[in-house]
Amino acid sequence: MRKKETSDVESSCCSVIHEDVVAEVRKKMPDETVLLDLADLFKVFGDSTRVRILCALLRAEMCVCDIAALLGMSKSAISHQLRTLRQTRLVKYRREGKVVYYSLEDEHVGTIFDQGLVHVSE
Amino acid sequence: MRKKETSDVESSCCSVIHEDVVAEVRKKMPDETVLLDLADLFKVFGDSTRVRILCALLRAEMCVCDIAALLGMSKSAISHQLRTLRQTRLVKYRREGKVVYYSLEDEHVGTIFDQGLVHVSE
DNA sequence: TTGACAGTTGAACACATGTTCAACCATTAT
DNA sequence: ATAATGGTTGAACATGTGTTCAACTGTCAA
Repeated sequence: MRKKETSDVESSCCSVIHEDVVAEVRKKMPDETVLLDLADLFKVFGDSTRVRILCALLRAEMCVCDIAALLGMSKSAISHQLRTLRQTRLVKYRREGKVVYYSLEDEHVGTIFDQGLVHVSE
Repeated sequence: MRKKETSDVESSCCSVIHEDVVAEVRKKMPDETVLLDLADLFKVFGDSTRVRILCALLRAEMCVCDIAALLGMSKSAISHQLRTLRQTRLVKYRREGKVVYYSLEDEHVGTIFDQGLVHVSE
């Protein structure tokens, strides 16, 4: 008969097998906040709608209406996502009459994009 | 008095202002499946636990126990995330007795990581 | 002033996702 | 065999997140 009361008391920690390795890696780890920012940045890239928007803006400056038509989505949905992209400083915008044009903030987007494509296409 | 019944019929589409731009961009857009894969890849990078794991493995091959201790989390939580990383082919593992050692699958992780850091540090 | 149109926004909803818990498998030592 | 230990897994839970809906702002034209 199997033991039924194993259940680790390991919650939040456990025995360290290689203390030296852990200590060494801990020293080399970037600041906690840097890693959080990094995860937040990639989180923005981690949605297909936002990826498609960025991919489109990589080719041309576009207004909300056009992006919505291109992706077959509502202006509202696009606008919500553009807000996220604005807050992450990935896109910038300019107003011309009633129309708001969006474009990429800098060239980092392209390079990050390309690196991702390299991995995706094995 | 304000109009109350505006409510777009725009659901899923709307008037296109610059047909030529949209058509041009549409031609240049990568395959839908490629963009989905790309988003899925970045989604994996979009969690601080996974980012920290990858960052640790960037420095050394480590077992689940050590990673858990390093990050102050349970083995279960780490194991779940390692599963995700395995499925995305970002990490590989080898068994040595009772211990399972994880390491990075290839060097793409490092380059993608670095590009992200460039943007984060403005 | 009024209406039309581009775009934004907040609340609501449904769905995705990370951690915990408990049980389990795999390997080794007794 | 049995127990101990490293690791995995599925269900449950709480939280986060993308889209919709409806209302709103801003700009322009009549």
